[in-house]
Amino acid sequence: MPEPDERLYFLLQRAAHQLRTTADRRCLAAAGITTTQLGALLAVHDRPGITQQQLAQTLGLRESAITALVTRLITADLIIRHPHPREHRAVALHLSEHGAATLRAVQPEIDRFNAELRAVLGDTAFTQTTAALNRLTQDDTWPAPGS
Amino acid sequence: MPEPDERLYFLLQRAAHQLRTTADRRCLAAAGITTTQLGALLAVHDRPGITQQQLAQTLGLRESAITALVTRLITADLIIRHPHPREHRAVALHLSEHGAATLRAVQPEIDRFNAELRAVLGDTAFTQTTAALNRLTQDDTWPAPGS
DNA sequence: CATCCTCAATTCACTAGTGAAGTGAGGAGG
DNA sequence: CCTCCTCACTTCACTAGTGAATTGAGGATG
Repeated sequence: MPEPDERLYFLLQRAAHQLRTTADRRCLAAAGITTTQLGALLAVHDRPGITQQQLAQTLGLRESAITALVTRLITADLIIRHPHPREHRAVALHLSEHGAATLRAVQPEIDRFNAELRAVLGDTAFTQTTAALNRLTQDDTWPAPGS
Repeated sequence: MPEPDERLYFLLQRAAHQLRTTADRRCLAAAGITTTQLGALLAVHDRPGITQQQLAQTLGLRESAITALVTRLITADLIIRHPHPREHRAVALHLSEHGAATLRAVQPEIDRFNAELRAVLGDTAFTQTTAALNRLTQDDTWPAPGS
């Protein structure tokens, strides 16, 4: 039996899952959204008029997942679809007023959560860990989901 | 808008998801199992006769997820249920022969994958990252899912 | 102007997870 | 004995994701 400490792959899954459910309960449940939905709202906020394709790229998901996600966000009146001005097949996504308000309400909670993570790890380990995760995420060794 | 590099929480979700799908495709798909199923097989291998409750604890999941997971594993003839010798309501889980064979076939693939992660990060960063993730996972600050 | 081709988006069947409510056989107390 | 409580396990409605096949309006090509 390999030392649990050595299996970064499993460790990563565990940690991500645990932190996600914790944040969902502690920071997001009150606003009625989830981690994934927050990610989408942030992406749309940063890039108003983004298409579903670009959103899939940004979040690292497949387009079929985006279709379902966007449907839920529209049902909850968090975002709005407009016809895309230049690309006939695409749609342009924008935050609704309710979506923008939700984002404002939730952002400090998430910032606090991240600060808590930093406090637990200490500044040095926090920085090293984010650097390592960025390395893993950006490395081309792992063909992106959309390949 | 915070630097992407700073948001460990989102980074962790991204990295975990990306690595999971990559490993599922590259190491596990051939054997017809998934990361979650591999985790369960490893847990049952390490602790034959484990109950669903203990498995939920080990994997950091809720029992309802275990019920569905175990059902799939039994359907695929990877594990077997026996009545628990001492606890009347519980069931005891064991690997089937096919499950044990699958585990043997897949283990080197996963070990190679982990070694690849280590190579990308370098030994030092790898060790620091596993340590950090262990800290996050074990810290009581985040009430476990089952609380 | 009729036919292809492109490509964002959608649909379908599946695995994976939560949270909350329900089930039911065994043991504890009167 | 009979009633209650305990507690593994199950069920239900939901969000979240894959991978593969399909849709369908516009542009290119003849």
